[in-house]
Amino acid sequence: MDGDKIRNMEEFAAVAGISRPTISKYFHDPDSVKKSTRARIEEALERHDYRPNIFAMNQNRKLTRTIGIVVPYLADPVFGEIARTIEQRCIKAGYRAALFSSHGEQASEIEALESLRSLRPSGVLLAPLGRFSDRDFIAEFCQEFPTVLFDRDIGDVGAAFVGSDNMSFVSQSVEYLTRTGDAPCFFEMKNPSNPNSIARRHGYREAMQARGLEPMFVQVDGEGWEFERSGYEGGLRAIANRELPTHTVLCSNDRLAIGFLAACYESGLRVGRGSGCALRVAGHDDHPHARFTCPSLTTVAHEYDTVSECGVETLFELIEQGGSFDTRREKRFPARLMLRNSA
Amino acid sequence: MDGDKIRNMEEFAAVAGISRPTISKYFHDPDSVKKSTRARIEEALERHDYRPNIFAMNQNRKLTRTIGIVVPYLADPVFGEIARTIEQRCIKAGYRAALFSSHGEQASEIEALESLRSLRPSGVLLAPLGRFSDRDFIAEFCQEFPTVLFDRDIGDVGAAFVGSDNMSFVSQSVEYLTRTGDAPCFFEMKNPSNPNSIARRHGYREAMQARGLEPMFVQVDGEGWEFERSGYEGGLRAIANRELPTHTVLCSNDRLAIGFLAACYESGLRVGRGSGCALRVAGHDDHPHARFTCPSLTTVAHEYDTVSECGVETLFELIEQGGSFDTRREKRFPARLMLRNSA
DNA sequence: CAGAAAAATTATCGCGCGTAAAGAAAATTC
DNA sequence: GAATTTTCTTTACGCGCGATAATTTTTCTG
Repeated sequence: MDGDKIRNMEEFAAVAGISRPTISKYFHDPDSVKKSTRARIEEALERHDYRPNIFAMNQNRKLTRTIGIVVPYLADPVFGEIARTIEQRCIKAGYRAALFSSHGEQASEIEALESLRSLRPSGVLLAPLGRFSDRDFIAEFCQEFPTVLFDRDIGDVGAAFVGSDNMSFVSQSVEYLTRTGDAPCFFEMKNPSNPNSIARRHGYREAMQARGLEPMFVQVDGEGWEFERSGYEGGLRAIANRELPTHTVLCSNDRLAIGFLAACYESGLRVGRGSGCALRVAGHDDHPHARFTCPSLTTVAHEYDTVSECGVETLFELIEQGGSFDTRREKRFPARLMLRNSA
Repeated sequence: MDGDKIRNMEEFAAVAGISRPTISKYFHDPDSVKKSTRARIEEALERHDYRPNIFAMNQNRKLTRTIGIVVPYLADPVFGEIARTIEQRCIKAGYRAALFSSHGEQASEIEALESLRSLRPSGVLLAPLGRFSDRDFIAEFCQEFPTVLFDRDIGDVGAAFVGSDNMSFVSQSVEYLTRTGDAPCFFEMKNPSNPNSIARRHGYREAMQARGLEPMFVQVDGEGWEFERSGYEGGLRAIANRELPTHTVLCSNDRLAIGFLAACYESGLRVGRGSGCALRVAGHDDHPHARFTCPSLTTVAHEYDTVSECGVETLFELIEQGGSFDTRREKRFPARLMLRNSA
């Protein structure tokens, strides 16, 4: 804790009485220097608390041991949570993480990848925007750095994809709902930008048809990422205009469902599977708030932990393999029905 | 879009037929070179799409034009939203943003600031953890870089603080609730780590005493950042044990309130200000979900936009002033009551 | 204690870029 | 057209560190 600040490794080497390359080796791997020198370095470290400049380090390093994480919208708590768990897994594995959000915009997604390029990351975990992604740009990026896509697939880009099996998602919820009552209609945005939404729409259609049932869609307006608002306003309208074809509503995702539940509450519709209930509502994703809605939301859970763990591990394997797999790996995890009180 | 990749500025200068220092000047400010050379550079840019390495640029630059943003917990949608707006304001002002989350842990907060140090940011907007922050470390950091604290103040650290006036927050909600019905009890965590929570506790006590009323506290267990869970479980228990001293509950923040509302719903307590209602519930913060709870949550709104705008502008002013103000600036914005249906 | 092995040192280059100074070329002025 | 100003090029160095090779020093082995 000396007053005189150490400006760089050279100065620190001087006060430690050890040559700079040895200091460099120490920070690369403390065990690579002799025990006595390590002690001397660590003693000096306590007196002067110096830390090497991470970006200067990475500039000329073979392996930066930095993992880039890009999510489409960080203000969405689902992605906030995913990013957090991934980041911690990386740190636990001895990597550092650099987090970027695409803010739902193509330009930001490109900007994030350009920034990452400057970091020369050892690997990248990318949840692309989807329909709004610049597919060619991303493909080129994936050529340059070991990249694993997750959450949303944009088809044949990157060395691997890890996510949820939307078919499994929807078939589980449709199976449960049809088994225990009315067949569900599907409540969704008219023009989703998200590949998962589209996959779920297909999944719903197929699951219904497989049971000899006619698919029913309730499509609401709304742009961008204000899903709750879309669900709420679209829900109010659908209820007022009696546009709901059944008493069971399956929402494309939980954020829509949260808005829809608010619309039901406000419209005086009691939601649940009890006898006094007018409507059953279910969602997909197991949003962090899903257990705190009124009533708590029956939904289908991502295996967050599993997906993020598999994503990280796939990436590490990819890095070890030198950046490419023989064939693109695709792993989709089945979902788990979370039975709560709304359906 | 030539096949041969440009690896650095030197190579790009070669293919553009212009010297590297001039290219460097161009990227620093396109208007600083003659129109004809700018045209030549931009033409080459289209053929080869090159972008300078941002971290190498910053390494030896006087002004990096990078703003560091550190929030205590990014998976919290409130901070996600704040971070997003701040980031966009920085970009609009011609700065780039580097975002970090402290994940609710001191070690991560320090790690974030260390990473920022390597970036040599032009300025930093820091929302500290609060009680868990390493105050000395942060103070030292603030000496080194122009730093504006926001959201939470940790007393006399940094050149400025911008946030909400917790007194105004609580006095508004207490005023409204006492005027329109029962005096509220205060629902909060037993050991909040957050300075705002502590300030609100004091604010509540004073607001009640100013009206000649006895403050009433309902304190629930719970650690970390799972506020909804704490509110839910604590709420269930308080309701079951009839520990609520009044029919009006003022929650320290909206996330607690969201959990508490779920507990009310599950306990069969109707919340709202109508005649058939057993309980009134209000919160603080105007969480993004507050308008979609059942019933919609009466709360007190941050002026998100105002706070983030003021924070960013204060920081820019600080940067222009050379990194320090004569006296520490403190700006606390009053809050706005958001009247909804829960109280 | 000598000899071999291990570790640290010196020296020098590289990463991708910023920056400053001096001179050459081009554009502007009168 | 010459004199001036602006702009560009050249050259050289710096940022903070990684990496390598050639030496020197230290440590280990017997």
